[in-house]
Parts: sequence; C-alpha cells; structure tokens
Amino acid sequence: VPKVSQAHREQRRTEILDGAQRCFGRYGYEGATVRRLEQEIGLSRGAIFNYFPNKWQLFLALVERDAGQFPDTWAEGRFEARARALAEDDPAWLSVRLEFERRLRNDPALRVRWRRRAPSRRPAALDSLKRAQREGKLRSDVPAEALRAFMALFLYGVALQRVMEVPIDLELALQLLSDAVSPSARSRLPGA
Amino acid sequence: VPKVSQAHREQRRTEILDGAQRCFGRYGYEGATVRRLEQEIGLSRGAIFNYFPNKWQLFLALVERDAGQFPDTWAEGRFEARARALAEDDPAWLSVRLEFERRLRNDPALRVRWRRRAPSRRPAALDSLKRAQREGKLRSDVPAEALRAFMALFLYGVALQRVMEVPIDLELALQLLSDAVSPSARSRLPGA
Amino acid sequence: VPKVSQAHREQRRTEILDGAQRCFGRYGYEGATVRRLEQEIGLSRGAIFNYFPNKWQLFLALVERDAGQFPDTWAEGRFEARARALAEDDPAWLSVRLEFERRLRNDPALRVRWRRRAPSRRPAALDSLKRAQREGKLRSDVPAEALRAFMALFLYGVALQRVMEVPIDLELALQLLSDAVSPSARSRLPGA
Amino acid sequence: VPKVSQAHREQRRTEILDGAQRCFGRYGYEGATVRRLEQEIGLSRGAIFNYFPNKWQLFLALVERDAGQFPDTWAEGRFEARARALAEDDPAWLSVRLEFERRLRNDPALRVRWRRRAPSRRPAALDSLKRAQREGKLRSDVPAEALRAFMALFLYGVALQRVMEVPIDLELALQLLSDAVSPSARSRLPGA
DNA sequence: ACTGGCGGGACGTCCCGTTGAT
DNA sequence: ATCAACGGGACGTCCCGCCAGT
Repeated sequence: VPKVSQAHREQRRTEILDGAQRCFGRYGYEGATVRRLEQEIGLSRGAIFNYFPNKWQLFLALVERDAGQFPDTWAEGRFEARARALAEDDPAWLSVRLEFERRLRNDPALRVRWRRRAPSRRPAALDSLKRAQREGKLRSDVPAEALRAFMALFLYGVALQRVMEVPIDLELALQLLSDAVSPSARSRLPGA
Repeated sequence: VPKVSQAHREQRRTEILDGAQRCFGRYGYEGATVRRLEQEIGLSRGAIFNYFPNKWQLFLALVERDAGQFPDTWAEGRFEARARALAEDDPAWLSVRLEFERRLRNDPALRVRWRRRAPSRRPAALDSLKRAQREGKLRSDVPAEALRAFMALFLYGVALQRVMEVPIDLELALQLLSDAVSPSARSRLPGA
Repeated sequence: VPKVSQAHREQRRTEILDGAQRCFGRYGYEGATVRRLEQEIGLSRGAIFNYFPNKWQLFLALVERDAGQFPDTWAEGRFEARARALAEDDPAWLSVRLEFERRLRNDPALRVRWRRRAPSRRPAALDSLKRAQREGKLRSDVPAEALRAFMALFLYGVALQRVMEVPIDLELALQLLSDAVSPSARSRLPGA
Repeated sequence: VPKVSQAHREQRRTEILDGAQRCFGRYGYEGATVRRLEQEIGLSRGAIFNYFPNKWQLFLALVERDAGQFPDTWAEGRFEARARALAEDDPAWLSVRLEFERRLRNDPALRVRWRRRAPSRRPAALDSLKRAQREGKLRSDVPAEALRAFMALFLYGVALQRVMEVPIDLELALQLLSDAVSPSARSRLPGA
C-alpha cells in the first residue's frame, strides 16, 4: 500500500523541480550544493533523493522539463509573445540550460543520449513560416529557413541580453525585426 | 633582484591565463579544479599561485582580460567582421563570461566592484552609429540607440547560437539584418 | 489482541533471523545495509524493526541464536560428525561470529554483557572425554583438558580452512587426529 | 625536483600501512573510517591519499604486505616457531585477512585478480615435508600432502583460537601433533 | 622559481531509524 | 502489521591553498 497518493507524489516532484530550478539557476550546477538545494526546496536529502536517484538526474530531469521553453520551439503565431516572455522571465532557466550545453559540448556520451531523446522542433516551426510566406505575411525572396534562423537568432539575442542584464527596448527591436522579414523588404546588399 | 626578467614574468602570466581560459571554458569555474588547471597550464600549484593569489583571482583576471571581447564593444565599421568572428570563435570565453555574469547577478558586492572598473563602451558605439545615420548609411526614422540595441542583440544571438551549436547561415542573417537597418526600410507593422 | 497468532510471530522472527544471517554472512555487519537486509529478508524496514529495535539488536539476537553452533560445544560422541558438518556448512555463520568477536575484543562493555549470559560448555565436554579415557578409548597419559583443547583446535582449524576455502581431505585429517589421541600413541618428541 | 627523499617516502608508506593495520584490525574495513585511520596513523587525509589512491587500495596493499604471514606459507623447519608466533601475535592481522577473505568469497572479479598475483607457496612446503619423510623424520604411510594439510590445519586452529581468545596450552598441543605425524604413529582407525 | 607533501573543509551519497499513512 | 516518505548524521573522496624543501 502506498503511503501517499499518486497526486501527492507528482506534486512533490514538481516542488522539488521548482526549487531545484531556482537553486541551479542562482548557483550553477556545482554551486548548487545538496544543502542549498535542501534549503531552497524545503525538503531534506532523504526526501529529494527519494524522487531522484542523484543530483545529476535531478538536473537532467529539470533540463528535460524546461526544454520546451527554448527559443527554437515556439508555437505558431506566438512569436512576439514568446519574445516578450523571454525578456521578462526569470533568466535562471537559461543559466541552467547554458550550463547543460557546456556539458553537452564536453561529454560526447551525454551528447548522443540527449540528441536521441530530444528531437528538434525546427521542422514544425519551418512549416508554419512557409504557410505565412504563401499567405503573403512574410517575404518570399529568401528561404523560409533563413527567416526561421533569423527569428530564432533574435530570440537567442533577447534571452542572452536578459541574462546579462542588458537593458533593451523590446518593442522597437520587434519593429526592426518586422522590417527585416516583411514582404516589402528587399535586400540592398551588394548585388541587389 | 628577480631571477627572471620582467618580460618572462609577463609571458608566464599570459601562459597561465591562456591555459586557465581553456580550462574554465571547458569545465566551468567549479569544474576547473586546481589539478585540471595545473595540467592544462603545464605548471604546478606553486607556480600558478605565485602569479595569482588564488583560483578566484585567477578567474577574475581572466574575465577582466577578455572583457573587451564582448559584443557591446565593437570597433566602428567592423560590425560584420565582429559577427563572423563570434560565429567562429571558440565559445569557451563566452561560457566563462556567462558563469561570471551569474555570479554578478547573485553577489551584490562583486557587482559594485565590477561596475566600478568596467565602464560600458556603449556611448562610443552610439556616436559611430549617429554618424552613419547622418551619412545616409543607416535609416534615420528610429533613434540611433534602437539601431545599436538591435545590432547588439543580433551579436548576442550569434554568440549564444554558437555556444549552443545551433547551425546558422550567417551571411543570410546579415543580409536580413541589413534590411532592417538600411535607410529604405520602413516599418509596416499594424498601424503603419 | 494481536492480529496474528503467536506462532506466526515466531515464524516471522525466524524468517528475519535467517535472512539476516545470509546477509551479515555475505556482507559483514556494516556492509549489510538495511536495504540489503530488506531485500534478503523480503520484508520492509517497518516489519523488521517491528521485531527487533534496531540493526545492532538484530545482529546480537542472531549471534546468540548461533552461539550453540560453535566448536567448543559439541555433543558427546559426535565429534567426527561435527567436524564433517563444519567442513561443509555455509561458512557465513562463522564470518558473522568472527565479526562479533572483533567487537567483543574492542568493546569492554559488550564483553561483560556477553560473558555474563553465555556460559562456556567446556566442562561438559571435558567430562565426556574423561569418561572416554577411563573406558580406554582415549590415551590417558595426558590430561583430558589437553585432549579437549587439541580436538577443539582441530575443529577451529577445519572451520577456518572452510572460511578461507582451503581444500582439505577431511577423512585423512581425522585419521591423523585419531593417531594423536588414541591410547597407543606415545610421545616421541626429543627427550621422550 | 622531488620534495622529499625516496627513503622518506618509503618510511611514510610503512608508517601508514602500520597504522592502517592496527585500525583495520581493531575496527574492520568498514568500521575503520578515514577519520579513525587519520588518528591511528597520525597523518591527515591529504597525506594518506597522497600515498594510496583510496581506502580500498590501502587495504589491499596491507593485505598484500601481510600475505606472507599466513599459515600455509612457512619456512622449512620453522613449524613450531611459527605456531608459537601465531599464538602470541597481535591477532589484528588475522582479522584483516578474514575480512578480506569474505570479500574474496563475494566478489568474483576480486577473486581472479587476487589468485593471479598471489601464488600459493604450498608446493615448496610440500617438498620440504617429502624430504623429512625420506629422512625418517615424518611418517611415510600417508601422503606428504596429508601431513602438510594437517599441520596447516593445526596452524589455522591456533590462529583462530587466538582471535577468539580461547586459552590454550600450546606446548601440549604441539606434542599431540607430533604424535600424529611422527614415524611410529600407525593408524588404528577401522580397517587398520 | 617552482614543486608537491600535507591539513583540514566540504561535497555528493548512502545509511539508519522514525513516523504518519494504509 | 506493514510500508515507504522523510530527516539528518556520517561516510569516502576530492578539493584548495599553505609552506617546507629543492
């Protein structure tokens, strides 16, 4: 007979992930000691490691949970909302993710495990942009992929500026971005 | 009397900083143990701590040395070259800097010490852009600050994509950026 | 009113002791973690600690139960059977006992508690041997105590060789032992 | 340039092994915590783990060093001296060895590694006994191997009685042993 | 100038036993 | 009666920095 309900377990798991997010975001992976995690989460080692086998798996579960937050995966038509959210969100999750990326870069084994279970959502985003091109909402003189990459790059820039606390007028920036991707924009670079 | 010349000391210092950069970039601050630093630098503890009082001061010296590399400080007219360099450089230095930024966010004392000695080079960049506006090389219907912020954001995006190993066609992206900031661009957002 | 019969409780207690014996024998006291005990016994912490207040008391109960197995306590006339049993038994119980002996050696308080409740069965064995001497089944030119000590030493040797997995032809050894203690044996050491 | 002489290193290593022997003998492998080892050895972790990579390797080195102490390896003609030494030595080394044997029993990988590098000295002992048989110093009606096994068993018995603090008159026991193995002894077991 | 033996602090992990829930 | 969530102590390991030695 289980001691607590399944719902309680799920909620506890979420509590732990939330606290871990704050802690990893603030101190980094190594800096978020188990004692600090205990304090931030509000539970003891006994509890935390009852839900996750060890610190690294907790970190991994967190990264996995937040993977959907990342720029290259945005819902259709929600681009500007996504940008505004990025500019205002707690930048902790990005710190966590960046730390994880560093490990990906230096641990080939981790890399293959990760690539295997985390398919890019790029294709879906691309389809959405191609439709917008057909409907005349986006310029068609460059490949949809270029538009996608540019918009993603914009989001990355917003996220990093947020992390580095660079102040920015996001509305003006969105307007300039719009000028780059709207139908009447025409390249005037050498050769145009 | 020093046993070796001042030049030799300087060179040693540089060697140490170079090795430390690789090591911190690969493993992060906490992960770059003194043992790993010794190995990467090729000198022993005693030597390293003869040039820097401790690991943290070594890290700080490194961040200070590389501060000039950061996007919001670019030489006039070299924007595209800077973007290309960012897209190809070893992203280790950015990892180092990001780790440092996290500490800045969470250590107020460090923050004030840092802000004191690291003046932003934003004003200089802004002047350069205003001149370009007057010469008709950049659009004048938005404040120079908006252009600067947008271009900086672009660089941040390039840097972060580099760190996260997102592949990108930089030339196409630069072309789209140009469309956003060139004189003939006009905002066509709703209401325009 | 107890939910289960007294017989059931006794059986459970025995199950727990049996599993604990295997576990302590295989891993030693410290190595036999509560988790391993749970697994080997097939019950959870709650059940085990319902029968024994803690791990140490469980260990003690086990040692007490198995005390009768030890060489210096053998039934009259069953010497050879005892030797054969020692040579074939699971040596786990000896490991357990040896670990306990080490604690006895180093914990004076434990020592007095133990000595108090575990009377040696040596006198009984001695009487049995004296009778055999009178009946001419054992040599009488040495004290019965010497014969007892020698035979005990033999059993100890068998037990230890079993633990250390030293192969031995027990029947030949018993034959040689017989030659040492039989009536016609006469010492031929230098001077005899 | 090494900081200390080779001789100093060797001596330190011996100091550490000696202290570890006392500590492991008294508390067992698990009970000999690193803190207790530090105290018994008189050096800190930093020092100890500068000579041995970890606790287990320290334990292994100790077992290896003391392997020669074990009963089945005795110098020719020194049997009685060996028995007397066993009866009087600090029994700690035997505790250590017994703990090691338990691990050998339960860790097949360790077992093969150990068997590989620790050849038995049994054959040498056997040759010595065969010579004694030819010279009429030992009975010849049983195989030399049986004599060797019996004498080894005797030593094992002495060792285990020492560990368990069973008092014994060793001289009388040696006399009885002599009667078992001397030339004029003749088996009177059934069939003789 | 440079090395590395060494002290002692702190980490992640695992462990034991309590207790509330079933 | 039995289970498992949980608290908090202690373990082996590794780390940083000091300083004696070359």
